Amino acid sequence: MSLPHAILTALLEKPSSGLELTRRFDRSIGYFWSATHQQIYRELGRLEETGQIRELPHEAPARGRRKEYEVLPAGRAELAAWVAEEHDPKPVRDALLLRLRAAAVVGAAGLDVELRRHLGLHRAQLEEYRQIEQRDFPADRADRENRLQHLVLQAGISLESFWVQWLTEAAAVVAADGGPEPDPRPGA
Amino acid sequence: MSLPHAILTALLEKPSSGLELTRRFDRSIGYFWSATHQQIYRELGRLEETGQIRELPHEAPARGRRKEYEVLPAGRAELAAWVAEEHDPKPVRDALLLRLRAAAVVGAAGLDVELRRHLGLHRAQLEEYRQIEQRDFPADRADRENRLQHLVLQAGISLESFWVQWLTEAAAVVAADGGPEPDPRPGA
DNA sequence: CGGCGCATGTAACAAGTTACATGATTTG
DNA sequence: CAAATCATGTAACTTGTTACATGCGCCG
Repeated sequence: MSLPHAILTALLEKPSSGLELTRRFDRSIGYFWSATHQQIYRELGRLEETGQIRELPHEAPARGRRKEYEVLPAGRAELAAWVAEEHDPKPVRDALLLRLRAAAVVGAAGLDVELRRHLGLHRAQLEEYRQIEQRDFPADRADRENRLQHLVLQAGISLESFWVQWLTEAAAVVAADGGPEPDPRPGA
Repeated sequence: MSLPHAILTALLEKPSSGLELTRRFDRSIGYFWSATHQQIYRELGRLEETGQIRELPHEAPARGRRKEYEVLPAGRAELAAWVAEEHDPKPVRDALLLRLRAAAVVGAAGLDVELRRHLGLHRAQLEEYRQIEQRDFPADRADRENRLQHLVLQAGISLESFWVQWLTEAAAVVAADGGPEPDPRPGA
């Protein structure tokens, strides 16, 4: 269960309101741990209840309805402990791979379009990551926080590169024989 | 929602009982779509209710409590339709990447052990995939079903290779400075 | 015939998703 | 002040997880 820890990390990087967190979970943190605003508000409630975060008194107190949160020592301790815990990697669960396996049985009709569409999406994501890399990790100011964050970004880049490469290959294979599939029950 | 389609695919490859399916979801299909026996029985019930599969009359009818299922035409049609549908790839959600990002804030104490442990797990998985490849895709008997299944396995191999490579790099970086982390609240 | 393992399930819960609700603030 | 939008939140549902329950057959 990682959502609370994702939120703690985000709040340590910068104290935020629920909506600001939601926005950051659409980029940045969200690139490897996505969450909707409903999840975030629910979890903020729990984290406050259990004394891991607290609401900040407002800097501009007059106009008041945004609630900014900051991490308390208990929250930081919990996060540090979680970083060192044993957690087995979750088994891969990818619908596209499943669809390819299904296509081996019922035919790949229509799948080539999807493969090319996914190829486009992954190309775009890869391009975005590369721009972030150029912007945020330019030469080698390699302080330790920076090096770790760069590692994470590099994982994203490698993963997207893999998909681009694999989808290119897969699209070629499916195009070669995808159209006329052998349906053993043609009338069904 | 892909579990029913995973089950339909498995049953088309070979009619099976709930327990047999469970076993196949621990290898084979399970390499990219895992499921527990509770999920499987629940879903088998639904698929039977909606007329996509049916129970087979037993071949060895005397000793009778295993229920074997086969796919009906409606199920095959549903699966073929699903293969061609548009489904956006699910955003990456990886706890280890999140932990690295957290480590950038609270320190990487203890994380090096985890990185090396994961490295071992991924090395083992990669080795297993390579053996399957040698066993099931030897020279080039490239009928169409075979080529698609090989593509899926190659995806698995590439993904595990990526992790092995990335974890090696990550372990090196974390080992270089992981020990003495800068905790801004040392007493917490 | 008593215990072990097989096979199928139920129940309770946790996490994630989708749709909707409410109040406050700005803007025309 | 009406409408749009911002910000927070509820409710209902689906999917996935964990723990337990039941009946059967085999084996010592």
